[in-house]
Amino acid sequence: MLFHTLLRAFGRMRQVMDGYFAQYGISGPQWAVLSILHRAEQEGKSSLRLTDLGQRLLIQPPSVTGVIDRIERQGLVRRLASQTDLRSRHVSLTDQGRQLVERVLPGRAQQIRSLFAGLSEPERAGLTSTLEKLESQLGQLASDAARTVRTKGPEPAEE
Amino acid sequence: MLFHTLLRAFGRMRQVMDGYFAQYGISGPQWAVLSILHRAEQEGKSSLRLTDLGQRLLIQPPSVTGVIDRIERQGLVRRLASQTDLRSRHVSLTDQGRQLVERVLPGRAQQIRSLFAGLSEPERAGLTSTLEKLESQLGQLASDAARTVRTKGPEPAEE
DNA sequence: GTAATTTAGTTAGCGCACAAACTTGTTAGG
DNA sequence: CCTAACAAGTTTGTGCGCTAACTAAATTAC
Repeated sequence: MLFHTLLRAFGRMRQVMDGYFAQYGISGPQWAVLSILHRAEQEGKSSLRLTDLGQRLLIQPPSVTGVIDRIERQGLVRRLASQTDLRSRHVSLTDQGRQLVERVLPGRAQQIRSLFAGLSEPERAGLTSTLEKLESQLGQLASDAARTVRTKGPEPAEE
Repeated sequence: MLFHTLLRAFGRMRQVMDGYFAQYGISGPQWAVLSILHRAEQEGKSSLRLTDLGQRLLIQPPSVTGVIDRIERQGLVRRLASQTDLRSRHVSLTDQGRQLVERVLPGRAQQIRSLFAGLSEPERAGLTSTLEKLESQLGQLASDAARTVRTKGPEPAEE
């Protein structure tokens, strides 16, 4: 049962990673935001719009609002007004947030390595390439499914 | 980025499958309960305890309570008292629930096939075996992590 | 230049996961 | 026995995802 196996493996991985982030008082989704802001900083952008953040996280606007609310309350992040667009708000790391990211990062890499420690190098490579292929095809399928909420037996992916 | 790729692929899959179940007015987790009860029936058990259900679903007791509450309200499932243990409650499919399962099942198989339609047979086989290996190792790692909420650089999985 | 549309973000309300604390019933130990 | 420990479920409160509906600002259309 491929689908079921993937479901279980994924659940386990999240469990392990969430446990790691919890040591620093943050959740997985909160980490995702912090790390994206950190990477943006290194690319020269000191802040991002909420919308851009949502696109990178693959989540909808209301979910972004919620996550940002919580890490802002913790003082890890700050909302700033945009000069050019009064609707828009930018988010940037506070000093405290930046320091947290830098404390979390090295151990996180370790943790991810340990997740896949049981696999050989060729296995890891095969998994990566297969998953990438899978994901690109699921992209269309997902957007199809979002619209088609009636048909019973669709046969979209042919190749 | 293996971890990230897996995360994205999984998110897409859930999106597609949830869309399918939504056509029948139920969610993914609700389907999981119904299908487990259906399989149990075919193995001769007309009902399961909430605890057993939780173990098969890999979710905690309060989550089971919630999902059952909602599908019981929809009339798909029924809570029954146990003869042998007054604390325990059993859950079984109603006629309506059983009929729903039988309507959903065939299309679901189709849907799962279409998820993986972009992969060749050897790719599917490789993915399955790698994921199974991965999952078995993550089992211990997850239970370790649940206890170890202090150490920074664990090196558990060696082989 | 005003009206209609689109875009950015939030609010409201729901589903589903969790941990912690609780109730009630069962089992073990003295 | 009767108390202590354990087990089955539920309640409470939180996080995070969603859709639908909203406010306010920007853009486009006319």
